[in-house]
Amino acid sequence: MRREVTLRDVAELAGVSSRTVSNVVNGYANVTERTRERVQRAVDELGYRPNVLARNLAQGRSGQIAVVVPYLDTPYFSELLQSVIRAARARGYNVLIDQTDGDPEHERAFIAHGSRRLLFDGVIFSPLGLDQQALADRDPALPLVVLGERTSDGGFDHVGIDDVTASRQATDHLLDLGRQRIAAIGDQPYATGEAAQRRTRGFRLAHQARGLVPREDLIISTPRFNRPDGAQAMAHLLDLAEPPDAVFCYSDLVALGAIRTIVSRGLRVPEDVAVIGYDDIEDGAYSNPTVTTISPDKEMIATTAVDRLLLRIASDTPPPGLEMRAPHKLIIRESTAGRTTATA
Amino acid sequence: MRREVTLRDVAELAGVSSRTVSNVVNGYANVTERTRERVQRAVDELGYRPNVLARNLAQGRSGQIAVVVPYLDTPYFSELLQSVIRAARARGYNVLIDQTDGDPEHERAFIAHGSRRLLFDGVIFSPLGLDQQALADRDPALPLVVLGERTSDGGFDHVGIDDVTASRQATDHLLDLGRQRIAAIGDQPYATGEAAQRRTRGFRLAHQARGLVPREDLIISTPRFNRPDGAQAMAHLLDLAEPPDAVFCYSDLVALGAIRTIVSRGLRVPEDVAVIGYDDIEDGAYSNPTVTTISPDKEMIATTAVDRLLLRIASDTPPPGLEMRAPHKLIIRESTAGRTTATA
DNA sequence: GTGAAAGCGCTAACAT
DNA sequence: ATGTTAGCGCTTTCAC
Repeated sequence: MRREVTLRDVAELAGVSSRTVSNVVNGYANVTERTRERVQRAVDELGYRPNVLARNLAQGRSGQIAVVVPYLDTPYFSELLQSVIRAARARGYNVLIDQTDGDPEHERAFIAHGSRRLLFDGVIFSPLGLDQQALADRDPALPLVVLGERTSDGGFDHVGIDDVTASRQATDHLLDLGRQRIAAIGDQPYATGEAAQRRTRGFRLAHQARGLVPREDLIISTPRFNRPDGAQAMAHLLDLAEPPDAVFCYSDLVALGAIRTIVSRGLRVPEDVAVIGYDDIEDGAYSNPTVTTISPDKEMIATTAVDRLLLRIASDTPPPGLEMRAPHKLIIRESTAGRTTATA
Repeated sequence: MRREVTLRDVAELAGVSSRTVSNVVNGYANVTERTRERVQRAVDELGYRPNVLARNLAQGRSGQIAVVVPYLDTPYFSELLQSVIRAARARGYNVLIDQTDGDPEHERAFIAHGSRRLLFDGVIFSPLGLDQQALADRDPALPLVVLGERTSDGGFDHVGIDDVTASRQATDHLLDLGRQRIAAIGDQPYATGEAAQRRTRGFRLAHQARGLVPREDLIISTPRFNRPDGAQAMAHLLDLAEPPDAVFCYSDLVALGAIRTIVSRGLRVPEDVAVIGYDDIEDGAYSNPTVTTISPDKEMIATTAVDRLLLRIASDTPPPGLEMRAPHKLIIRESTAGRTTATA
């Protein structure tokens, strides 16, 4: 690679010190209009580009934040990522994206202080489940914002929607339709399944508020929240002696998988089984039938997370960990309301 | 942030020079087992972590490659990205992901030599369409591998599948089913739509080989390859006096949008209209109906692209630009074959 | 407002 | 096999 034009080259040509060039390049105040112009001309003439690597080293920061998600090809995450990238870029930060494949070991490595530590100034972390070991091992100096999962650890921030309330609303919607046997797909009754458990809690609360008790055999757990899981769980439910007439799925993918199974058995959605999802991914707006869902405000989640992380990065004394709630809403579509009019 | 442990600290504690520590840390040869051990102990004791930023500067490389895609939330790209990340990581590289939002200006900025240039050692670039201006402005010193689009410029490599043949196979499949009026959705009859045009060419070739001529009013162009585009184009087709009985869609998303429109009009897939897509995204395997599609070998595309890029990065004299073809296959599902048996 | 010079922490050419 | 040392290109404290 040919030698790059350096700050010093520019300084020499402009007849000033490198300090002054640095000032001009970074838009600092104390420069006369005349020198600024002279320097600028030299910059243009030489085609000077600041060396980010050198700047990073000198400043001890990288200008990058990492966003860690379990799976990149899960629509919810890729849609969220889009918003995060936009927000970060608008604030002058690059985004380094990584997926953990849901591997707890990998998740741990990311927030522990490893060799890659200096590649990013902070991390927005969307864990599959919050592994306590990972939290214990984490580098306390690493600015961190966690998405989705909640926690009591005060060392970082958390951004998410109110899962319990949202799940309760979803269940209420099914109950309002007069459904009698409502199933839930996606529970995760183990340590790292906190988010799932909050949804189950909302599911139960909705029943209790009406003096009902959900049938335990209708609450199905799944390892992940994807289509195959949904398809399989639904198959199991339909094989029951008294199959459900409605299903609350903990993600839209699960809902799509479930719908697939229902339809392939020759049953109809929502006539035979009403289905509601969670996440509001684009797929659900174009599927047959379209999927009723809980829609978290992803844009808000993203900007909140980025802003909070940058604040944390900028602070000398780390601010206390904060719980932040983004809004959500219920979007009613065909999988519960049925087909309405023919659309264009 | 507290002061980091440096190489020199380790050297001091171990009673050796920093050079030796560097050798140990990087696993170089010339170190006695005894010194290696002593150094290692010092490293462990101090909890030393090499500073990536400093290493990058000293080596003049970043250990990162950038992958640039138009849209992150398009399943085809996010599925492809997964494979790229895996491949790059296995070879010791980080992946910096960026999306251009399909903005040609943005695409240009990425391969032109900008200030971010040194953040990555090379770029895997998946343009929406290959803008000639962007190519002209590109930094000739930047190792570059382009996905999807083809080109005559010899300065970089290209990896993709044989679009013409694949499209011809897709069309053949519809013709084999005895369909008479086959439409195509996704043509892009302008400079940056080369990939789309290759598909149209395959579409025409399949007809010609049987002495047929496709109806021109059944070839619909769309600005993008997403669901809304597919839905809208299909609506237009169904409004024709003689609507098609089969559609070749240039992406699975387009196919899903088209199917959505067909079904919402009360028509059946594939009985009234058979639909075939392109890309083999997961959605298409779980939709109702499931979508017949052209499946490019994404894993192969990803590893080929990464390997080739790393080779290019490592070379002093850049190798000549290469055209590389990844395999593809036709996957037949319900949208053309109809529903078979009830699935679990 | 501008200059001189000391790092940032590492790598690698050169010397021993 | 190991030590010495000069960069990598920038930022920034300290003088003037």
